[in-house]
Amino acid sequence: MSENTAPIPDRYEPSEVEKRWYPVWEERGYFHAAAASPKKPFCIVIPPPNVTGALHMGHAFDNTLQDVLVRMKRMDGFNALWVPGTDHAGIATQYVVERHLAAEGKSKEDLGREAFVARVWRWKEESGGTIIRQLKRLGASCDWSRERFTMDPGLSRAVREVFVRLWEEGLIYRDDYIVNWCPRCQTVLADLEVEREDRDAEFVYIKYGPLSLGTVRPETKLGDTGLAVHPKDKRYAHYVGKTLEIPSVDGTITVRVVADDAVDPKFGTGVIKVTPGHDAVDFEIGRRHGLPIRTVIGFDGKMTAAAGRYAGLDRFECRRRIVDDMKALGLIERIEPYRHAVGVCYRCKTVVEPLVSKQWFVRMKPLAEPAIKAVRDGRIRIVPRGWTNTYYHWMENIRDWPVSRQLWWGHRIPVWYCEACASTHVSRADLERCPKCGGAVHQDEDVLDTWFSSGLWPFSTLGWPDDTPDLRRYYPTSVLVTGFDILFFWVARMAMLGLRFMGDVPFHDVYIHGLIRDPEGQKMSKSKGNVIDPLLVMDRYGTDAFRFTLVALAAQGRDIRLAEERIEGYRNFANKLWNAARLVLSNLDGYDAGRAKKTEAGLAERWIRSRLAVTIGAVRTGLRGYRFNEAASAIYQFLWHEYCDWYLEIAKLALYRAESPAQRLQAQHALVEVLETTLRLLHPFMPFITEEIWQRLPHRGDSIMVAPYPKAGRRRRDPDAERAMGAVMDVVAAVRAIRGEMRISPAQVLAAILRPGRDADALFRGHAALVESLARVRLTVDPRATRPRNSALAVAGGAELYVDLAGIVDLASERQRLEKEIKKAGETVNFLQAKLARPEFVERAPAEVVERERTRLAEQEALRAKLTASLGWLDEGRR
RNA sequence: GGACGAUUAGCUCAGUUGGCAGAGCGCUGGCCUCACAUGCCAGAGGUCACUGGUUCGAGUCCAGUAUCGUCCA
Repeated sequence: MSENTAPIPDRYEPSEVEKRWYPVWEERGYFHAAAASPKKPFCIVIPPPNVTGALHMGHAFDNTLQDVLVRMKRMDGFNALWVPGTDHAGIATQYVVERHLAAEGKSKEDLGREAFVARVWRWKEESGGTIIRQLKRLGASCDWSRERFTMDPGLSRAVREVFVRLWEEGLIYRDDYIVNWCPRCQTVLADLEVEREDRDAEFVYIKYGPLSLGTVRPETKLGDTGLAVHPKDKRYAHYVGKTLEIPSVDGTITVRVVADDAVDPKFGTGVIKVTPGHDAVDFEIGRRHGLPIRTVIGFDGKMTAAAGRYAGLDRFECRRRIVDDMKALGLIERIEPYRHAVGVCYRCKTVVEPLVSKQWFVRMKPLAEPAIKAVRDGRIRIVPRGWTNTYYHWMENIRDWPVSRQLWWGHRIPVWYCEACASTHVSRADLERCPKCGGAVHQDEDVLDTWFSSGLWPFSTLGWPDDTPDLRRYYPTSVLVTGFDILFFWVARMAMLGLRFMGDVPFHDVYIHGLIRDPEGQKMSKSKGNVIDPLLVMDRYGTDAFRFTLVALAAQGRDIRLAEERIEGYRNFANKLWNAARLVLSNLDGYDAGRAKKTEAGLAERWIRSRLAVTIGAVRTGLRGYRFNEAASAIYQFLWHEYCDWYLEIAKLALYRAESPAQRLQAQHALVEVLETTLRLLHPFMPFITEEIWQRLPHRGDSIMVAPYPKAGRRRRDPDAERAMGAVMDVVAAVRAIRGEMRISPAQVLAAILRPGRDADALFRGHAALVESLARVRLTVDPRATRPRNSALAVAGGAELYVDLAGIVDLASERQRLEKEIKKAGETVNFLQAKLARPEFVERAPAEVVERERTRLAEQEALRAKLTASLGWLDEGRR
């Protein structure tokens, strides 16, 4: 039955085991999903990591959660598909390769576009596979035969198809617009790609003709074409509509005064200068009032010819010079220190320059509406719920999406301009000549935003725009697992594009998890130097321990502070499991499952099976609701604190000192069956160690990966067994407590008398040996027993227990212990009496609640009486 | 300025319909008990941020306050 009969090492060695199993699973095709399978589909598409990237904590977390879901569903009889892949990460990848070139003293312009792109491809082929290998290391059960890359021919075709269709439907347009420009990356950035950073600046109050105003960007004064005041601001009403000639550092500038609601009359002097060419708000004001655009800063971040004698200066240098010059001319009133948020490039942190340029845009409103509705209708469920509001808010205030990027690496925009007739053509196929006049054409120089292609991911990876079996089988996908940081970048766009092009939602559920932070709650970042490398963690503690840590900490809607001690704790858990397995495996001689089934199970066996059923239910409930931590903790508690702490200790008795061969057989049966089931339950969380042990245990099937996931329905709860076993455990715990508090050595065997309550006589007589072994006592069960001299008293499991202390400890310590117990019972009695004394409670609370409290009160009163009597008895014994 | 979230044991955090406050780590005491010292047994430790309200009953629901955090402007 068991394949592996080699002796089992006494310490779990993760690296060796992990190395061994992953290739086996892969070679046997367990990761592969067949579209033709009749099973119900379950599909996840991976959030594609950056092809140039290396696995960081965020990836490890995100993918562990996905793997748990996929492995669980696969075992549970679903046709489970996890589609892997990477994206081409336009800016990031181009940036990396440019840096390599710079090291050789070259620029991308030296190579030219074609050679540069070829070089990026080469680099991608050489070092692009890193993260995929690392995902395998993590145990990810992706279907690698379906691995995709956003620049693959198929996915590129999808990109072009979408662009052309959006164009045909009037949802794509090209326009002059103010965009966020990164002078370093030489590309436009979407609003989302601009980060805010607080920086110190100077708020400069300048004389502005007859008026005065404050600004943090004096250099843009050269581009001013207007002044704006609030329409209700009486102070300046008489200026509105007038054109003023303002004396400035380089001659005069001409501005028109307009009234606009965007002005805050309480901020500064209540007057703002309007620079439509270099500020997003000013651009809007300019549009509303027809102000001209005057561009004084160029794409290189330097002042343009329009800046007169400042032309060619860097924009920040120009700011200093202009302030100096204005000071000299007496145009500066005062300068105040000012701290404000500046937009910087998310990639290189360069201060973004708002600039007007021609860009391609996707109209968002018509796409957003169906995507909002899909969430409102519940066709897309966002978990945890809290994120739906954020989603609505963003979607309802959505702005058009600038999709062109001034890069070379990416999907080139499929638009051709005719050099002869100046017509524009959007085309699925590359154009050589103008379809209108046959003249020469050239393609748009820009590429599309990377998110444009990853927005198609849930269907482009499955074969769209072709009508493939995969697409029919797996779309819509089941769930998307990702961090909230890309809710807008990615999730919202997939929802919009999926609904538009597939006519259906891209996924039914979106599970949004938190971020991994360092132990102080700081975001992990290379610049802070607080990153923990997941690969190192896996080396040190094992992949299973690492995965379990992530899952155990994955409480909904919360970030995770990851400290190494936690991982260590779960490594210990893995080791605990390993050693439990060693115990079981070394006691299987003579075991025969067939014969075991014919004998009747003992109380402990019924109990542990019942607890297993409860655990299975808890794990399934947890996973169904994406409460990963609850699922993980249910297994942890069961395996460690029930199976190991109690059942293994009980089973030893049956194994080593069985009263009958049947008893031994029963114990073996439960040991094996419960462990084997627990391993299957645990497999999605800890795939490697579970496989390794499972292979050594009696089992059915070739791999735990494809064995059935445990069902609670077939293993029912056994409340009688839980109650009876609970009583026995209480008695054992009571003896241990006496022993512990009185510092009696565990080696010392004590004499104890148990006086069972009604109906419990048979139970305790039947399991006296159990109590004797677990509590290390010699036990006499006698319903008519009276308390002997010099004994400690405990009330537990509905029984009274007298532990003989004669000659062992000073009775003073028993006295202390009793007083503590009496105090505790007394507090409970007082609390309950007060509660039951209030007529409102007795009258209005549900009868069962009142009854429960009455019973409790009676129990506690009885307990206190017994303890108090015992104390008196102790005093008497002294005299 | 707007929105959302957090505040529970020394630390990090669970706590799903309101009904006996939990875990892991740490701490204290005792144990090398034939699977495991990456372990076993026992124990200490809480005004559930604050103020009010709803309710027989509030960590949980409502309103407000304080502090911290995140996102958006």
